[in-house]
Amino acid sequence: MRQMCLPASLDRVDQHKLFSIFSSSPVPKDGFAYLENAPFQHLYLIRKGAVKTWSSNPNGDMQILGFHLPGELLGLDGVADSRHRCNAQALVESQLCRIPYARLDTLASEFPSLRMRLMNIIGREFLLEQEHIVMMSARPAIERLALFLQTLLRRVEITVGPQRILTLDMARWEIANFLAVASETVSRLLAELQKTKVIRINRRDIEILDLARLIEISGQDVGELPCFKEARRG
Amino acid sequence: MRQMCLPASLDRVDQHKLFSIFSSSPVPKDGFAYLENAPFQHLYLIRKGAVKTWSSNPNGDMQILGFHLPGELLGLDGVADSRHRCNAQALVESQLCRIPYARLDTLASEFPSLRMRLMNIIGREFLLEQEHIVMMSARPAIERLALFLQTLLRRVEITVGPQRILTLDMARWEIANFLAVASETVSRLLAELQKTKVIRINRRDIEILDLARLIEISGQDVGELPCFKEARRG
DNA sequence: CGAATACTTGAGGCTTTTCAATAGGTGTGG
DNA sequence: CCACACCTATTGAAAAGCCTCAAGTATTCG
Repeated sequence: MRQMCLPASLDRVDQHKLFSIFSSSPVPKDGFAYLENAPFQHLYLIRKGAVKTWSSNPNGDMQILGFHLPGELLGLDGVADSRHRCNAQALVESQLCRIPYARLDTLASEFPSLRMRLMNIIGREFLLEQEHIVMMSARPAIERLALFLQTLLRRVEITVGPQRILTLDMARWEIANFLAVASETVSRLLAELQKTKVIRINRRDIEILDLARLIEISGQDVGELPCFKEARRG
Repeated sequence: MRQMCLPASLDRVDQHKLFSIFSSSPVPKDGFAYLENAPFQHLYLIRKGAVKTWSSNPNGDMQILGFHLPGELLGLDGVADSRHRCNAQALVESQLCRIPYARLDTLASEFPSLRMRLMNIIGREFLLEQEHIVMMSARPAIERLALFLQTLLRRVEITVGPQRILTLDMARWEIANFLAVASETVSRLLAELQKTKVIRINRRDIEILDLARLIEISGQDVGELPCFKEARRG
């Protein structure tokens, strides 16, 4: 399984040690993996489902910082000062794998290959943040949306292989918030992409009819980015 | 010195080991610390000056991903797959401290306190990325700009203590690019902030006349964020 | 001192937002 | 299984904010 990228760096016996610190953590739709300001104790590997991370400012408005898919790591926001800086909430019923950070750290000090692997994963999460920034800086909103769809498709493909249909586990307003546009804009632009035969919309299922055109609209092929290539290899 | 936050976690003798792997790296204005796609070998601690990191897409347009100040760490974009994913270019003549990553990793495996400190610093860089996202999501451009000025002020204050005057080492167009607005918009909004007596502009020196109002416009007080509080303590 | 560069300011146009109304889906209880 | 209510998504029209283009001013550097 792809989400086993952490254990993959160890041999059989040592893998056992790693597995022994994991614990399973089922989260219902809209349930929280952790809350803002909660003490940071665990990292979470997503096994199944989808999770959004968000923070809110004093005015109370939410900013969605990321959507997290199976095989991806959750909780790094807590590493800096041992408190979580955002909320992690399940978009759909999800299965997480809870990893006590202190014990992972101990194991990491023991096994250089695990340490290296962990750093790679952290580095990848760092690159995903940068991708989000690049996406938000794409000025015409249609470009942002195209980048969003393309990126999500690539990430799904890492774990389940090539796909024609992309299931959006998040609501329109959540996509809009993530991209910093109005939800009506997302609706309108999705409709436009459908009218121009780039995608076909069926509720939250998006069929990619013309990937080449989607890439063209995006302004770049994110499949070429190392953070996706690397993940496919590793 | 503040930028010594890495050594601070070690005792005298062990600090010596750490210092021995550092090497000084002066970079002239507009010079590069590293280039996109270059092999990742070092992290850089900024001692003096200011550095911007940027990436470009196939269309050739640049996206500035961050401005980096003394005491901050540079180069984490390379951790994921051992290639740098962006360019690091000095805004002014700068002094960097070059740290061979492989050797730092070895030392980190030896000293838990160093490992922990390193992870804290990495976690903080991660939070700074998230701050950038929050900033870009602030919809009225004036809010983005206010957040930008406030954040920069807080970061400068971490190393040199409370300041009334903020020196912008970057050009207007670089601020604009970073915030994903037009450079004319930055000019206009800075002028507006001056007219309303929030700041006073003297070329690239910005005197903060009314911090409370600046925070109000921003919609949040970033000085309250743990990633700044923590840094002040640590 | 002059040329080149960076910044500011103005006017018009276009994208996106906002507000409002409608359509479509989901879920519950009869 | 259907009817009704509620919620989400879509669509339209008007307005606002920001960008583009263009000209003018200031600043830097040789």
